[in-house]
Amino acid sequence: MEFSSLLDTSLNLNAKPPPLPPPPPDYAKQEGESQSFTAFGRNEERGALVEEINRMSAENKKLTEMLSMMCENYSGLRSQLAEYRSKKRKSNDNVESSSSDEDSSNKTLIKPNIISHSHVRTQASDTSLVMKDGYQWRKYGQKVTRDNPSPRAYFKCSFAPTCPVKKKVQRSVEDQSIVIATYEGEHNHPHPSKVEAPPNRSSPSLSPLAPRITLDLTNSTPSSDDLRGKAQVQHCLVEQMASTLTKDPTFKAALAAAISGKFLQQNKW
DNA sequence: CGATTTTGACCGGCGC
DNA sequence: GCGCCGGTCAAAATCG
Repeated sequence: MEFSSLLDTSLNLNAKPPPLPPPPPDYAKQEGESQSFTAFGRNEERGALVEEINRMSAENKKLTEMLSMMCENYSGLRSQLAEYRSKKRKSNDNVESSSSDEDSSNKTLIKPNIISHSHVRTQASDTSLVMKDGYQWRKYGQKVTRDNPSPRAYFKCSFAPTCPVKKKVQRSVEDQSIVIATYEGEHNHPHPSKVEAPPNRSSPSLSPLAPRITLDLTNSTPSSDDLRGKAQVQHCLVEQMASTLTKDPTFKAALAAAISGKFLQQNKW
């Protein structure tokens, strides 16, 4: 719910290269050896750009394949879930929300529980169930449930002592790299990251659907101070950002998680 | 030393 | 009533 407003998963996957900086006007005045050198440099740059375009196109194709595969898996899982629910529910078809499965404790509640689900793909080696969504959570229990060998962790919001929000975090049965978090209730306090920048704990404020991507921009600092280098610096920045994103192995996973999260929200999961 | 995590015990609901 | 199960509590352990 709240995360959909915080996260914009729209990505422009167009493989168009950024506009080239205009060539310096004094290039045309060069002649002889320097002219052939610049021509060679242009050809080399063009070739590199073509190569870059091809690489990004291939990347785009891969991502498209991943997305279609995820859609397939999602529809399959959804049908399985529907079948499972129809078996389990039997007579009580008055459950108003499909998201509140296995929650039979709200029979005495007057107002409906606010429950939301969030799915995050993490590194397979990451055994922790801590989700960096910007709030401060205090773990108060852990259980191994019957339907899932992975333990389910119970968290309370510890940012405000009166905050009633709880969340359950458990790895998916199907894919151990996917962490499913179920949020219950509404925060009665503003988001910590909106109040102030959180102290430098191990987990900075992040949306649960937005894994951290680190961009190393230290190498692109221009050394020259002339104006001609400005456009080139921008070009370098764009190139390095694109290169960092496409080379980062976690980017695919992050993208997949973001897309699947958006997908699930759109289908009123 | 305070905050947080771990983990076994406990509680209440539910089905048989 | 009994056992199972999910959820919570709270003391001990751990961490920064």
